[in-house]
Amino acid sequence: MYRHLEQRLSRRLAQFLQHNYPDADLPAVVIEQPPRIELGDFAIPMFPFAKPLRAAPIKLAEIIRAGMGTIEGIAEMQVVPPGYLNVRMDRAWVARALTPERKPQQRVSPDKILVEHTSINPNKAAHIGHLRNAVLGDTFVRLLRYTDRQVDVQNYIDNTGVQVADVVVGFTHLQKKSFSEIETLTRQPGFDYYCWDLYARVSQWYEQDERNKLARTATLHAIEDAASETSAIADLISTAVLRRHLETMDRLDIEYDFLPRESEILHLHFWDAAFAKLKDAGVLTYENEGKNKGCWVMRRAGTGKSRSGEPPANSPGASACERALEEEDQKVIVRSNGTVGYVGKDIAYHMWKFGLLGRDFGYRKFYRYPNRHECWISAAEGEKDHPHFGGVAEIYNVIDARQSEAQSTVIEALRGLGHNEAADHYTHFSYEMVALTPRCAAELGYRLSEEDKTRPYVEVSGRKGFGIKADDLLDRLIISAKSEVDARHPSLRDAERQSIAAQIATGAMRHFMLKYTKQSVIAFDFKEALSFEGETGPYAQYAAVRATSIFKKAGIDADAFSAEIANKMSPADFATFLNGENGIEF
RNA sequence: GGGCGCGUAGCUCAAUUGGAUAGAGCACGGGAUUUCUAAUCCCGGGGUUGCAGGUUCGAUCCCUGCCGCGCCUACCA
Repeated sequence: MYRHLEQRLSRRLAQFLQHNYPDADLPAVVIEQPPRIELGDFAIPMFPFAKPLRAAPIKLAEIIRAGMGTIEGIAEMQVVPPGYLNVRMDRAWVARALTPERKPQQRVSPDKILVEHTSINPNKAAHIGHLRNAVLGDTFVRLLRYTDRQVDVQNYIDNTGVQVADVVVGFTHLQKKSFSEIETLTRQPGFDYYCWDLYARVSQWYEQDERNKLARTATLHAIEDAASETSAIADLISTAVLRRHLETMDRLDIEYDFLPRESEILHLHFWDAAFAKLKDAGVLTYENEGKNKGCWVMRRAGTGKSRSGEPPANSPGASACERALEEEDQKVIVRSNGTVGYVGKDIAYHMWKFGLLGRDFGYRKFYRYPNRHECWISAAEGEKDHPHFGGVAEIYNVIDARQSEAQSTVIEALRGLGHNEAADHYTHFSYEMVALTPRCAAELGYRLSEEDKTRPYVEVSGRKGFGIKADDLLDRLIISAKSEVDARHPSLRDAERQSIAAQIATGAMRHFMLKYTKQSVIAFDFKEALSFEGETGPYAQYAAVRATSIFKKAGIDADAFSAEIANKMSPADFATFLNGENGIEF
């Protein structure tokens, strides 16, 4: 409604100016919101018109105010120095217009939006960095759904990469465990924590002796063969950890619709289909010599334009120096041994997202939330009846800023294939990482170098097992919330106090992750995160609960109260009430 | 070296994308409240927006050049 009025105002003013100054070349009308509500609901700065109309801004405002006449929905206009025309809307008119039968139909795009977030490597427990991703993604999804958009939430699972391979190495090489022993372990609580520690130990083991890394390479290869036992172990581990991730995120009310896995991208030959198209379109070129000899490469994203106009570096006159520069600009997509890197798989995956690949996943039910919502997973052979994912017009990838280059490479590839429409609707929802303050790292018992101690923050590292696990943080928040609830409400049953504490904790967590702009690094500190006063989630919850309490104390049910107002009062009376002029009391 | 981002009160962060007196929370100072069901309320001090130029009616925001910090820049995923 506000926007509706704003547009009407803008149109009328443009007409007025056009009519009175037909010869002037005028900029578009800009409407702003005044800094304080007392100044009005809309503010129109006159400054842009001052020069072309050769009049002082304030004078101009007066001319317009006198000449405009009345506009439906606008109560009054006011000239304010140094050159604003401030406009107050007619609140009674707005309130009448807001009654359900008159609410202007909002046009909502029927196109489905695909949001990808979380996407944690399924080889260890989730940490605070993953929480930021999931909370940002989930909140964005909620906002989209609030505006009636159709959204599919996807959580991409890289279950065939080195990170999973490393944990497999831990079980098979360091611990010499059999398939069935590992299977027993996956059923124990805290399997993701177990893997967290094991992963850190494997990383150390690699550092002890370079030759130990041979185990990684062998394991990585074995995983790609779907029939091997190693592959079965990898699947066992990654699936168990994945379930833990879903449980952790469910504590924050974060759910997913579909979990596409890299193993299916591999086994259903998504890459082969993409590779053929990329070669045909000339997006990928084969290198016959130089550093990248034998590889299929792509020009690095974002560097192409600045080089156009120069002769190609491999032309006869090109110097060795230019040649080297050209190689720097190349991104290897297919290695000389014929295997494809992760960017290649990502290109194929994104072609699927936009329905441009000509292939589809199989789908299986995987996880059922307590509210009966079903989360699906990719499968080589799927169930017969399944919902349809992919083939959307618009996507958002919630991925941290470190991946921005890879993301633009994928967008570049889509453009190269001629899918400009898709590339334009591909948004990298980029955000910065969560790091730890040196003090926080010390609290956790990590030894910091003298250099690290002077830094504003230190980056977490899964390889070193250095970081704060998501569940640990949530547990700590619940404990401190619980002790407050215990002290304040001793008469409540313990289960109820526990449930209240959990709600306060998740609110605190979600608010903490959202209170920063996404492009600033969060330097995590327990003191800040566990604080429940000031600008925090618990404070916002407190305010809402207090308002409800006041209703309760007065013997009025808040929901019934608002329903009653809607029933008993005519829209006109309600409008008068909102205006607050007659001091109606209830 | 190149690319992306950041630099604002003592600390942690905002600022509707170029608008009116740069705002919050913590901390600090002062006052109120003595508690019947979610964690009290009010007031105050505190700023050369990293530095130097430029663009214009107007710059925390755009441009140029510096300074400082972080991330990315693998035939790893």
